[in-house]
Amino acid sequence: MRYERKIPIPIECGLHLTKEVLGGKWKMSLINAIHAGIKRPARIEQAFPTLTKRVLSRQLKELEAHGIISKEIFPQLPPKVEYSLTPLGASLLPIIDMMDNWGNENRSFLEKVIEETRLMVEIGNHAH
Amino acid sequence: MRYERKIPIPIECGLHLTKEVLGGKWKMSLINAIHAGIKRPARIEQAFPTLTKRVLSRQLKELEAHGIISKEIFPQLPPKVEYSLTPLGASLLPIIDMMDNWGNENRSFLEKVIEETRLMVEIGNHAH
DNA sequence: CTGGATCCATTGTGATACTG
DNA sequence: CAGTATCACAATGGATCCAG
Repeated sequence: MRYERKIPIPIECGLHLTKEVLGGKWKMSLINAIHAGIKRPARIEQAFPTLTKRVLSRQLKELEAHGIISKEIFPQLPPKVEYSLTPLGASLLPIIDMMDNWGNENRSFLEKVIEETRLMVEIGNHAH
Repeated sequence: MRYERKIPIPIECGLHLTKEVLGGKWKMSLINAIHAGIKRPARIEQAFPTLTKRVLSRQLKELEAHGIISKEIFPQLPPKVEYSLTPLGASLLPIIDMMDNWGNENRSFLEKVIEETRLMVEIGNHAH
């Protein structure tokens, strides 16, 4: 990711610690997928067609380094790898579920306002 | 923020809708602060010394556009503004609480692995 | 099949000066 | 006091090629 971070994370707050772990674009989806039994990189790629290999690799690597998932390497040719949730990773599932539910419960409203926000912000600036 | 987004959000999933709303660096902290009664921009600035005015303005504006907070303008000089949570915004509080708690419960471990991850990722690349 | 290397595009944030 | 304009840059993601 980076050799040395220039902008520090405000870790005084638990929120920012959790955000550092779950913040990547696909990390929560990856945790869900692994929990659902989609444990091998090739299968995860199939499950998320717009997720590229590079990003997948990096986010898995970070999740592993953060102690959220563990990696089992089968010494075969071709290589085989399986990821699993650690207990710490599993303890995130309730949070992820709540977020997924909240988004789904408010889907129609959110899709509308998110779309409107695109058109709003920084356009007013052009009409100065 | 931007005129037109080039990289689409995968909104098929509720997770990404929620992430779009809560994803900004300070948004969850802002929701907490407003809920705790810190409702005016100047006071929020005091509460978060490393949060700059520009970012504060933008994230408040987006939260408002997303229907999470509402803005009351008192026609005075100097101007006075107060933000409040909408019911939709208040419905996010349990999620934010869970994330805050999870981070605090695992603080010592997380601080360690987050720090280690900095040093690990992309350094192995230099030693190729 | 897994995953690193390289290069580039996009998005998000920090700093400052300024206006009403 | 609240908020925008402008600039610069950090952080993250995407595309492609390559190696074991």
